[in-house]
Amino acid sequence: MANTPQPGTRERIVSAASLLMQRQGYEGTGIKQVAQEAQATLGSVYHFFPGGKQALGVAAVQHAGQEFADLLSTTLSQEADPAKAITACARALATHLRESEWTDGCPISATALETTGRVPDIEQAAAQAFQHWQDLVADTLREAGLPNDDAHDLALTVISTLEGAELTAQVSKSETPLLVAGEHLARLINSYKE
Amino acid sequence: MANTPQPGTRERIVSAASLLMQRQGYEGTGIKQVAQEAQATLGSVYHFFPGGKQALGVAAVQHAGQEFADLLSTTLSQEADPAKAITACARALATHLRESEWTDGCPISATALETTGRVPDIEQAAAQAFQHWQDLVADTLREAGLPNDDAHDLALTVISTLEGAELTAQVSKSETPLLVAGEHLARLINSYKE
DNA sequence: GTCTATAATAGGATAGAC
DNA sequence: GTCTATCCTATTATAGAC
Repeated sequence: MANTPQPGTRERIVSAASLLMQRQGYEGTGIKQVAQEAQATLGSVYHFFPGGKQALGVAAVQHAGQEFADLLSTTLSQEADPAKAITACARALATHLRESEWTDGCPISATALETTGRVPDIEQAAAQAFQHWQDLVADTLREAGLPNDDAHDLALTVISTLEGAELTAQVSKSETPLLVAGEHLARLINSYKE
Repeated sequence: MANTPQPGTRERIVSAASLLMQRQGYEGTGIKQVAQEAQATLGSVYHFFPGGKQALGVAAVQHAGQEFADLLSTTLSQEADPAKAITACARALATHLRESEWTDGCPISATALETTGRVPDIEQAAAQAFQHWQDLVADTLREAGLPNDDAHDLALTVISTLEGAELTAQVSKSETPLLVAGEHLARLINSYKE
C-alpha cells in the first residue's frame, strides 16, 4: 500500500491537454502549449503520442470523460431520490462553472464539436464518453424503480439537457440555466414516478 | 419591389464564414478558406473586415443567430399548441442534422465554446443570439396562455435542451436524442398548462 | 473594391544527441 | 525517456498595384 505516486510525465501531458482543450477547444490548443503546461518537452509528448495531436486529443477526451463520470457517480449516489440527485448534479455543475469564472464547462463539448465528422478517432471517443454518462444516469433511475425504457430515455434527456444548460450557462455567464434545468428535470422525472 | 439582388461580396464572405465555423469551429476555420469558399480574395475579406478574424467571427455568429431565429419563428408558428410546436422544432433539427450527414448542428455552439472567456466580442454576440432564441420561445409560450414566469423559465430550458440534444445527436450520429428530448419537452410544457 | 505578393509568426512534426 | 534544434507548412495580416 502507500501508493500515491506523483503523476508521471504521460499523465501530466494528458491532464494538461484535457484542461486546455476544455477551455480552448482542440484546434485552439497547440502541442507546444500542452508541453509547456505539463512541464514536459515536445520530445516527450511525441514519445508518448507518436500518433501526434489526434492521438493526444483522443487521450484527452477519454481522460476527461472518465473524470466527469466519476464526478457524476459521486454526486448521483449522494441522494436517494433520483430527481433530487439530478438537481444536485445541475447545482454542482453551476457552482463549478461559476467558481472557475465560467471557463470550465463540459470538458469535451468543444473538442467534440470541432472534430465531429473530421477526426473519427476523437469523434468516437466523445461518443463513448457521452454513452457512459448516460448509462450512469440510467442505472440510477432504474435503481430508483423506474421502468427500463423510461429510465433509458430519461437518462438521454438528462445528459442532453445538462449538456445544453451548461453551454447556455457558460455563454451567458450565469448559473440560472443550469439551476432552472435542474428543477425542470426533477419535475420531468417525478412525472414518471408513478 | 423586384429586389432580389444576388449576394454581394460581403454577404458571401459572411455566409461562408458562418457555415465553415459551424462545421469546424472558429479556430479550425482559416480566413483563406473563407475567402476561397466565398469566391472572394483575401484582400476583399480584409477590406470588409479590417478587424480581422475576430470581426469576421462576430459577423458570422450574428448572421447564424439571425438565420436560426428565422427558422425557429417559422417552425413555432406552424403549430397552435406550444408543446407540439416545440416537438416539431426538435424534429426539424433532427431531420436537418441527418440530411446534412451530421455536419450541420447548432450554427454557433462550436465558435461560442472555443472563444468564451477569450474573445469578448464573439462571446457577446453568441450570448445575444441565445437570448434572442429564448425570447422567441417565451413569446410563443406566453401567447399560448402560460404565465409569464413559467414561460420565461420553460423557454430557457427549451433552448438549453434543444442545444444539448443537438450536440448529443451530432456526436452520436443519431436523431434519437433530439426526438426523445422533443417528447420530454412537450410533456414538461403540458405539465404547466393547467 | 479587387487582386497578388509577401511579411511575420506560429503550427505540427521529426532527427538525433544525450 | 528527455531534450534541443530544425524543417516545413499554414496562419494572420499588410502593402501596394490595378
